[in-house]
Amino acid sequence: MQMSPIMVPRRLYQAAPPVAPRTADTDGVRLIGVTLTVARDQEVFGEGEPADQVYKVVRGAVRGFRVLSDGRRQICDFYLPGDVFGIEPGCEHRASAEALTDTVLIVARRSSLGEDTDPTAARRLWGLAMADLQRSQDHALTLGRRSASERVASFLVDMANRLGASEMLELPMSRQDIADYLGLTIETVSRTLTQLQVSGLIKLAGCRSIHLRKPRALADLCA
Amino acid sequence: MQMSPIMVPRRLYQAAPPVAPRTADTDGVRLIGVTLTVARDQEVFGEGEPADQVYKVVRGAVRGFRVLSDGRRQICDFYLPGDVFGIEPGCEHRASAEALTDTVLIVARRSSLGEDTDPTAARRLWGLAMADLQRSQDHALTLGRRSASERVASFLVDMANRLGASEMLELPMSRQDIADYLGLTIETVSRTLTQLQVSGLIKLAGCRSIHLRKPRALADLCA
DNA sequence: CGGCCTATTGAAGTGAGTCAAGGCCAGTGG
DNA sequence: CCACTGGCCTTGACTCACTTCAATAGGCCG
Repeated sequence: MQMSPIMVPRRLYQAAPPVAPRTADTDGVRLIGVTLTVARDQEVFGEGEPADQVYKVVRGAVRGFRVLSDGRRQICDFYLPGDVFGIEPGCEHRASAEALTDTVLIVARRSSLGEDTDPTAARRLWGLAMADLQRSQDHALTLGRRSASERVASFLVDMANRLGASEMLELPMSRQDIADYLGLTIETVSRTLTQLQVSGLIKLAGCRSIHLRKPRALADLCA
Repeated sequence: MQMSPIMVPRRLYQAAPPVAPRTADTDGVRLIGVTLTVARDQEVFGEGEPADQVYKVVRGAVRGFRVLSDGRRQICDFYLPGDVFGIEPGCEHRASAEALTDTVLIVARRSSLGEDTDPTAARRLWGLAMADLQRSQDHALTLGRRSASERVASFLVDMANRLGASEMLELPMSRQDIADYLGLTIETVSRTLTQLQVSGLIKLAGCRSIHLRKPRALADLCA
């Protein structure tokens, strides 16, 4: 069982300059709020904290994760530009969130979404939540039943889709993050990537940028 | 990689006697609909079918699952008496559902829930969906980062809680179902259970009924 | 009693983990 | 300008938890 040496950076936000409220409307859910800049590896919110705000990624990326008492970490999802996160069933967060890189977010009060008054807003929120559920169940399928190479392949395909990258993939996360997302160790992720490179499916160009040379074959590998 | 020899029973519902609509209101969400009896291992709905109905378990239990192209199966969740399932993001099911044992369900049209008109109903539905998301993320943590014995222990603890059983646990599912839920093989589940019995944490009394002798120690084992 | 299905147990194999060494930057400071 | 440092990442050798394959044992129902 792998023990990812997790880093739990203490709450130490980059001073958020009090900018004029801006809106983001990239893909359906409009958030009116304040811009927040979060430095790499800084916490956005922690498990157990009150969940009265929602966030939308403008630039950068965020990991949402849970940890076991002994430090093993499972990343539940990555949030990429356009994604909304931080909505919880109860009044407190049941997962933590940290910036993968220097990240710009829009923050709004949960109550400002108007989910109770505006049926359109409610519907959009509903769509978001159900999409998350879908993703989480896909993730469970991967974690429960796929081999290491299938996991890595499907991760690459998924990321390419979500980042809108057709061939050249710029990953915002480290090998450790990928490992903790896929339920593997960092060594296995690394080995699998070089294997994929050897078999000609991808080309590693610097450890965070990957060229998908045979996206079709890669997709087939996902089973 | 394990190849669970999945059985995909063909749609062959037990004739659903056209009974008078009844209501179920065990835990918040009221469903007004028709009773449906589904025999053991029969399909309730399949992946790709239109998702215009929702279901509530009255008696028995249901497995919700997805399968990979080569037959590997991952059970996403078990639905126990009182649970509502079948609500999907889009208009078609992205998972399949089958009865674990002879099961009685209440079926209602999705549209009859009044989620668009009744804010209270909408809120209850919301709560349901978010609870599912929560469970799914817990599940991902288990599948990604826990060892076999931790998985089995947490499964037992979870089942005991959900079934309202304090000590004597009557499982509605087979070893194969447990294995496909926990991302293990049937043999590993079996071995782990006997191991737990040897260490005095549980007592197996017939393969579907388990006596939790040290629930506290069992919970500690979950990490 | 006998057949069938599911669960258990054993022995052997393997995919991924662990441990450890080395490589590759990027940033720093002499 | 380049050695020095620290953080990832990669690679290799070895180990082990879980799987695989195979045989046996229980239960349930005719």
